[in-house]
Amino acid sequence: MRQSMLLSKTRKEGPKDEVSKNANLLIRAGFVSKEMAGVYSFLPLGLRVMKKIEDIIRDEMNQIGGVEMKTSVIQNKEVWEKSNRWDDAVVDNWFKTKLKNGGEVGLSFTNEEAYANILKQYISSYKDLPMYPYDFKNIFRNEARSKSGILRGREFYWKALYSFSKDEAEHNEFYEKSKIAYKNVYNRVGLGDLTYITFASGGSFSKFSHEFQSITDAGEDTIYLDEKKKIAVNKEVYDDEILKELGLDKKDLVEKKAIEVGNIFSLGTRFSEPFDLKYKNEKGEEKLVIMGSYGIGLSRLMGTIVEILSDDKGIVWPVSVAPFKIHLIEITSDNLKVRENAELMYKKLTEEGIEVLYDDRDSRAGEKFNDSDLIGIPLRIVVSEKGMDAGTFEVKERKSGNVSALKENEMITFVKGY
RNA sequence: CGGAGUGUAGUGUAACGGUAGCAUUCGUGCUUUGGGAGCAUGCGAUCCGGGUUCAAAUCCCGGCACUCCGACCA
Repeated sequence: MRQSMLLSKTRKEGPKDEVSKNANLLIRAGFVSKEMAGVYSFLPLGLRVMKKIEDIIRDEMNQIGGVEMKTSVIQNKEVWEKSNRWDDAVVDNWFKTKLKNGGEVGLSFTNEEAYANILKQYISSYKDLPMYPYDFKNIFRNEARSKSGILRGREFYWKALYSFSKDEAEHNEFYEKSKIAYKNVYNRVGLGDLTYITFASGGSFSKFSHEFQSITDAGEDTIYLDEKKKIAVNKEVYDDEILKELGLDKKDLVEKKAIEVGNIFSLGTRFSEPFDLKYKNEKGEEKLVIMGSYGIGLSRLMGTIVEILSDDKGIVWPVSVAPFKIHLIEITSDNLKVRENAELMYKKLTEEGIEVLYDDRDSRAGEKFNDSDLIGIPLRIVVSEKGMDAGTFEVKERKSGNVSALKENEMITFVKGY
């Protein structure tokens, strides 16, 4: 893509009403635009990152048997009354609105009811189970106070998968698989080293739920981490009895701030019961379906990546989620051959299937370099008169700052293998 | 939802109750061209509604919005 066609522009200064690093950098670099507190629009750059994250999660979910669908945003009040989650006294962050005929509807703030209600139509036999539907969608929560940029929005983008299993054993087997899939996701988006599975409160159907917590001072959660065992305990369930049960020693635990970038939950029959979600087993007996939920906030994950993987110059995207792999920069000069060469290289790299952001703007080198650092694309390639005279292209890695001068074929090979 | 604070060009900031200024961005022209260049010139703003006053960005009241702390949550 040509940078001149990118609708966003970089800014030297962040907006004064945005304190969080993630939103500050994302706004300055032109990835998102703030609509209001906790509500952000995703500009072309931001959307590209979001789609990369989405693709990684989709791949991991599909590998453990997930089937993608899309549940509606507008939700029927009656469905939520079944599980007693419509009343404002029970769930206080609904966005509710009215139909023309006076009927009340809500904007989905989670998906358990929607799935249980739909699956009721299609599950009747043990042959229909297990089933692992999921979707990516915008979720709405009327937060009393949204904060921390895109880490906690009133509207946010998430993936939610729900497992429908015949019994506890089948549920547990999938639950364990999901942990691995989740770990894979965090590895692939570049947060693997800092993201730990964390024991958290489990609700009425299991002792624990599991969160995935990325360590950073920007986090809102407090966890106690055993770095050797790679296990953490959320402050909310941190007591002597539980530590003993988990085989953890207080001496090995360090208090850390962290961002919850995902969670998995055993739901038991909490929702299958009110929805009368049952199946017939081999003997013709009716059994309640066992459910689990598995969530990842994609927008939060994106914000976490920015919080953790950035430096004083800007964002440092991992290749896996970067909006582009290469930032091709043409250094403007009177020598028209430089531009011709840059155009040619843009075409070649693009034809090789490499994602290139081509800075074709008529700006000075310094501005282009600063913008490039701010936007954070993994590799920067400079086409300049200097390089052309030497017959090389300058390749700079954003993460390390390492610079090398490579001949065209070397450069293309390097880039393809990067 | 409790507490505190703040609303001025696209962005960042100034202005004692008395001419809304500066920087940057943007437009134009010339110069410049490897880390946010220079000169000239131009466009662009007081959150909304009331009130006090000869006069309100400034004081008062109400609303709305935003930020921070707390409570709550992916």
